[in-house]
Amino acid sequence: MAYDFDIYIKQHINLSDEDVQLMRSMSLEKTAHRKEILLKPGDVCRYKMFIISGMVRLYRTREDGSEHIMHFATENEWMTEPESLNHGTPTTYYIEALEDSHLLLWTKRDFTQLCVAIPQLKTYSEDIIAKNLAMTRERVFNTMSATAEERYDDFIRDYPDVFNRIPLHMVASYLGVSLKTLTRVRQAQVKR
Amino acid sequence: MAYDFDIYIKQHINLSDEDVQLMRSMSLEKTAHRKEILLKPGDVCRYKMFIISGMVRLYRTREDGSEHIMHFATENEWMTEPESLNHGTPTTYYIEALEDSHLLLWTKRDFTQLCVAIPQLKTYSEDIIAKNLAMTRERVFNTMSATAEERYDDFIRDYPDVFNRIPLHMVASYLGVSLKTLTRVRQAQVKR
DNA sequence: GTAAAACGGGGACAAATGTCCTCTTTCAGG
DNA sequence: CCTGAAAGAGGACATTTGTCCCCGTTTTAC
Repeated sequence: MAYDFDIYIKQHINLSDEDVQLMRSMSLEKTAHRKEILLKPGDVCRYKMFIISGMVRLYRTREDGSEHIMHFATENEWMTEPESLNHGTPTTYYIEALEDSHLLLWTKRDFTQLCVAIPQLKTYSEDIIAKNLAMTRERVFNTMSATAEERYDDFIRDYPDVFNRIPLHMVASYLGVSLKTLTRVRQAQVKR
Repeated sequence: MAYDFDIYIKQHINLSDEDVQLMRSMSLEKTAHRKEILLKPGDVCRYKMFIISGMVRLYRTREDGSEHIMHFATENEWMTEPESLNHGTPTTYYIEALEDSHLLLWTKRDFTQLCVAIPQLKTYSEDIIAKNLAMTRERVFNTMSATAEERYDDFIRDYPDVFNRIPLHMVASYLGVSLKTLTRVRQAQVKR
């Protein structure tokens, strides 16, 4: 139910019932089925997305068809492709629903308007970007300096819920290793 | 000379002379010598920094002492550690001057004040963060999916000036490969 | 000006990882 | 409920990359 959004948003930024109603009134409600592509290369990303239920992933492919996952988002998390959304330029990313999902969408224009009406929302959304940057820097550091096994353990520690809901080949794709390497890491751990 | 800042900032956000004077009046001017450490793990990052001349790098180390470079900044670029600056928490990064450098510094408080007085500055600084996020995501993708040679070529193409001012072992450290691997890549290219 | 450190190429070898393949098992969708 | 696709383990082998050396040159700092 979309009520979950009301509860979530009130907990995270102190909003009046009227503010929540305002946000809801400008949102688009959407359901996406498992494997539905919500954004693909060449598209312009039009929405900021809040996940009420389900799960989506952000990924890119190389010319050889290999997929590389940048981000997962589950219940009560946000997803967008800011580069394309902000500048109105074609994206290079895919966004795909990994489960049947229930979403709320806002266009850039509506969200900007909301930020004017609700200053806390502006602060909150800036915070999300800054956190994303810190996370992504952390990930660069890990990818460069940690072994496949360390990164695998970190992933399970940091995203246990995601881990339990996705196939292993997507874990591999997120970690930046082949499925083979992941299998080997897991096998080595079983033997201990 | 610090005049460079005036020219730069006027070109990038349309400021009146008074606004520039206001920014300058709240800045701290600092010179740093080559190899000077401006921030180290455990410190709280107090400043946003503009590089008038010289060059700085942002990097982290692992327990084994290995260095991993996250970012370089040269003339007319900004540097800070936003995670620590924003939350007042101890950083895990180093910032080091790679050349004798001439810097302008603003505390978080002063910069926030300036953003209130100069709204364009706020927009500009948000833009810088968003660009940083896009860049860092790009880098995750490259680190995961491109070969050492591709990343090396990309680095030279994207940062030719930086490339010409740093030793090769720092290029390796930025690319996330050993100096040996970099040497091999370069050797292979000579032979073609 | 000089001693020490930094730089960076190269050999030998080991470890990590990828590719290609096969073979079960599980699961999704009509 | 049935069927084809997806998932994932594992073997064989090649490739990439790292580590540990050594060594000659260049640069830095006093």
